[in-house]
Amino acid sequence: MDSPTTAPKSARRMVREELTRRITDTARAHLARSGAAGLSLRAVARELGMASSAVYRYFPSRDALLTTLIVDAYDSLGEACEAAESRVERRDLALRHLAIARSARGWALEHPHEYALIYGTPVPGYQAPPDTVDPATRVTRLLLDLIADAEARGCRPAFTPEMSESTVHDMRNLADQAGARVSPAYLFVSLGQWAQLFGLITFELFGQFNNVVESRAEFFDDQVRHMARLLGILEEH
Amino acid sequence: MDSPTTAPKSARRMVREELTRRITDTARAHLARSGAAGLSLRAVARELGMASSAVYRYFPSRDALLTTLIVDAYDSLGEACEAAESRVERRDLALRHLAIARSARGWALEHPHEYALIYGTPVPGYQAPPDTVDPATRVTRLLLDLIADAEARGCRPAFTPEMSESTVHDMRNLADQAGARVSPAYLFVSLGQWAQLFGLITFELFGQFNNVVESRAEFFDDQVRHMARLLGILEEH
DNA sequence: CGAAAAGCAAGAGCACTGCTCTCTATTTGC
DNA sequence: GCAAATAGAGAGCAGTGCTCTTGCTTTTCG
Repeated sequence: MDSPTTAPKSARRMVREELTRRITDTARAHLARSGAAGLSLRAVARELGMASSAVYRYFPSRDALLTTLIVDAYDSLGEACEAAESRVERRDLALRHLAIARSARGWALEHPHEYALIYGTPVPGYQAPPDTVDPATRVTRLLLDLIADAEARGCRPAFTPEMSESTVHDMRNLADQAGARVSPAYLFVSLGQWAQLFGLITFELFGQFNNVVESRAEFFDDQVRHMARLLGILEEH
Repeated sequence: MDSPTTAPKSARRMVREELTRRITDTARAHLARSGAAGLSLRAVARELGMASSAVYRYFPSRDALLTTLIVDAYDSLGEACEAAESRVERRDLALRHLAIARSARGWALEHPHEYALIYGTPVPGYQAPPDTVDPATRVTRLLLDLIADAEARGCRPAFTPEMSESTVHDMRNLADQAGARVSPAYLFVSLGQWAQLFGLITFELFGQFNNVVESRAEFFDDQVRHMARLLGILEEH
């Protein structure tokens, strides 16, 4: 298929795309200021100097607007992590690991409301698929590639997990479907760490670490380093 | 101090408490059905057959109502975990660990909206303190006591973490403030696992495991067992 | 070229929300 | 018994998402 997004169709299409972009931009600004609950379609229409009903030519509902913001947030986070990871020496697994983790946390701290949008409570009656699923995997992809590289280099989890048969089956399926050469054990451990990573970020962002941890950045780095050791990627291979 | 909640004051107080309870009850029912975003003060007033303005005699704002629901949710979760943990042989550390984790997950699956209320996106401009902090620590308390018992029995983390000075300091502070005899290393590891535990539950509940893990319960149990091994509580001591 | 079709914007309007204010009835405590 | 505190109801304000109708402009095509 040819790409309809870059095709220079009529002038009308161009101003439509431009206006769509302006709507999402001001919506994102409102989101960053007041959060998802405070995002008002009328307010962004007002700021753009147009009637609220006109916005419905571009987004069929408020939730549709939110959905594009969700996709954008996933992309923004994924891009930040990819950029950070690409800047470090590819052979240094532990540094790549740390770069991904740090940039995920950094992005979350810089865009708390957008982070809440994608890792917080699902918005309405919950409808993710299907546009959101692809961008959502970007950071996961990064971690997956990392442990695939690690395994190819002979790294192994520092502590071999015991898994039920169904879990082994799930891990195999997942690796196949992602096209990654990763053993069930390694995948299992890194899945747990994936949850831990975003659990740490979520706890910090949503206030669960108040009166618990003071030096957040150091604590986070220490935890990530500990995870790297458990992944067996801290030593040379 | 004497307890003013049980004191048989005037008849008016009693009907007030009763009505307050009925409001929170129907509010909780609405919450369970439509989530926090769909909780309407007018709707619960309607269901109770009273004017919406009358509800404001009992709760100064919608957020105040939500706050009590948050406290209740923390208590409900804490109670469920405590009950489950108290039912197992106290010497069996791994089983206590599993009981806490499983009941936390079970409660979350049974009360998804209430779970989202306490571990999802913070409601408005975020205001937790101070009534919420105490019930929020109940399940944390359980885990803390568990590792304190473990350490007293000679258990040690299977993998000793390396920590920065500030983290060691934070861990010492936290142990002191909680009045628990736990080494910084042990506390550090269990804090990470705490984040992992609720990260796993949140991911499962919020759909991050769609197309990733099929047998959720088995996967969860396997992860929890792996955590127990890393805590060094799976073997006898 | 010019008419039909399609796209766009605005306004009015509906049903709903949280919340405030005023007014009246009831209960309480001195 | 009477003044004060309390509870409830209703109207009303400002805001929301969303729909429908009414004009206008641009594109499309015979």
